[in-house]
Amino acid sequence: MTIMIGLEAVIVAVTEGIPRILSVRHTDHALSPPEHRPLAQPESPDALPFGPLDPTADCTLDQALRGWVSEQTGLPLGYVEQLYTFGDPYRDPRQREGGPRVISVAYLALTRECAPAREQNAVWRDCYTFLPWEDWREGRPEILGSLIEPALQQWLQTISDPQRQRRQHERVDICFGFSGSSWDPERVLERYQILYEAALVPEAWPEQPHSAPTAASPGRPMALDHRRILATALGRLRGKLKYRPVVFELLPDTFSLSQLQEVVEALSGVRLHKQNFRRLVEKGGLVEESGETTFSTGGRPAKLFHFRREVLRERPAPGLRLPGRN
Amino acid sequence: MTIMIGLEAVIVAVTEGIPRILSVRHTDHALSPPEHRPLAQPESPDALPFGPLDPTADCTLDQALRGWVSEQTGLPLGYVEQLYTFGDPYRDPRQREGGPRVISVAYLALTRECAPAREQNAVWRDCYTFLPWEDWREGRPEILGSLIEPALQQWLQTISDPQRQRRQHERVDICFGFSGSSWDPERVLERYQILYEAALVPEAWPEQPHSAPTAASPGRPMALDHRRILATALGRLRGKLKYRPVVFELLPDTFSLSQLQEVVEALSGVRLHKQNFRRLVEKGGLVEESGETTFSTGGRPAKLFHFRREVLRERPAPGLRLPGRN
DNA sequence: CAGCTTATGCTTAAATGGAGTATAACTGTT
DNA sequence: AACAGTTATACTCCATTTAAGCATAAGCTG
Repeated sequence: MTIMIGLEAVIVAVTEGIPRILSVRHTDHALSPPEHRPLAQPESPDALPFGPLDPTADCTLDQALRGWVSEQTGLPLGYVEQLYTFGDPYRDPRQREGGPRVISVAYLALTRECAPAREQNAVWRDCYTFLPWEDWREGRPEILGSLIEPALQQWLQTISDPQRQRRQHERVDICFGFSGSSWDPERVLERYQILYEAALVPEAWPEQPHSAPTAASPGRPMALDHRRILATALGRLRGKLKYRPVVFELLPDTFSLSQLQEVVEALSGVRLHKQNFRRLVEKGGLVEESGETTFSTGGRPAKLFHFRREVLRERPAPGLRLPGRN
Repeated sequence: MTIMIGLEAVIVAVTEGIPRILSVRHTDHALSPPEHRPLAQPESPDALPFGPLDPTADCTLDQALRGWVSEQTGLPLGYVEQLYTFGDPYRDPRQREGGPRVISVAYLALTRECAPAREQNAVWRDCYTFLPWEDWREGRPEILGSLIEPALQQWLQTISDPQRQRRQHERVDICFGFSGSSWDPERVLERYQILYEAALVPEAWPEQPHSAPTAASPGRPMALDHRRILATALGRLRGKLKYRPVVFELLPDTFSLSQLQEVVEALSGVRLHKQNFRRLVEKGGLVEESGETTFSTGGRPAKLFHFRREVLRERPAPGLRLPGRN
């Protein structure tokens, strides 16, 4: 059996307070074998941009990724980070039919621009379309109480081994913040994994993996295991915010503190105390005033800032130290 | 060109205050092409245990890894985590000669036991044999001042572009804690990467990559890019200590707080304030008394503790919150 | 101008973190 | 048995940080 290496990218940009990822729709259903093509649904599922590794030509994985991304989308990628390598053969139905074994190396990439991608089928989509339970900016997402919690409770009831049931119950509580547990924004992947195991997401249904989101399925599905990759990316990014100045890769060179806060809130999915956020960022030496001000905010004009590179030298882990940890 | 997937494991155990990894020596020089076999040196280099992925039989990457590790070593792996996927074709000299392209998926695995590995060529080795500059438990490692700092200064002088030189100088200072920068135990990989770029490690010398450590080369080299993988593993593990209770995977079920501290110090490479460490661990709810005491410590008998699983539910990031951050 | 919005500065109480002192309980020595 | 040496454990102190809120500044609209 031959092996193929695929490179998949979660390309993130934040505009208008919405964290967006680049999604491609394959109109020819290239990714789905015939029997999996939805009948009643003309649209193919959202998928992450994908490029194969050419083992002869491509020098390093990172270079290969940057290569085809810039070729296909023309986007200027700033920060690029390898996320995870997925090797489960069942992630792609084609492999059951004697196709090559596809190993996917997933990447997280940040970009400032939100320019329309060069490839016609690419669109920017709100992350939280796919993971609506992750957005707590307007309070606890409604879908958690209305759909996810009861469905998971029901799933837990189906576990016969009491020992195992107790364990899983605890795990669900911890990850989703049920029964008094606190919400940890970073556990994105663990939460998706639970929904997958409980078969609450269509990706876990082998028959019709790409049906439209129904009342019984939280969030819009994606092709193959792409929603899992997205969850990995969001979790990683949320964690990284705290100890590396990656937000600035998503902002213009000069920005107001409110803009900065808006982006952080968009990614972390929680609201932050404005005054403390200011103090944190300013006293932490992460930014310095550019001297200009902007009047585009509606109220009092805001000072503009830019990222202070020197902080990298001064502090071992220059990040945003969001509240709520421990 | 065909592709091969290799799985490499950094298997870590801590005994007698020494963080050890499992290393294999290939007596038949299987990993080195003839022209790279050292002439004056009968021993082959240390290498990480390695197993190929069978694309037909192996179901998931994780399972494949656990499979061959337990088969070859009989070690009970506890915590297993995927580290990184390395795809640089130059990492293996054989690839220049038309061999298959090898993509390596590296894993970090923790184990309690330090039993002699089943495979005859496997030995446990002190991590800091390979990365001596990472061990600050007895103060600043001598090798930093005597060898690394001057050699890096010399390397920086060879950079002609002043802009680039300034950047690299800053980077070196930040990573190695020169010029008043603080030492960040987590930047293990970045430090190795600098040594590699500055050609201070034999792995960067294409001619004789496995020569013995000389006065001009800090630390014992490893085969191929294995020292880079080790650096990745150590950095990741040091980071993880802070927000996940992974240390307990390395300890027996019941342990004294001094034992716990010893393991943490061994891995993080720094000494900790004993009383504060106690407070942290106890007040953090990470452990609870088992009721027993041990007399094996020399002085006053120590209470024994065990890991308190409930902490996973109570706190979002139950780790050890080591000092020195920010 | 009033009334709204957003930005920014400042205060306070509680929690945390880093360092030290003191005491307890064992070992082995004289 | 008194002793020093060793390790464990308890408690104190103070500076810093954090979370939360109050207050003021400076634009906009009508």
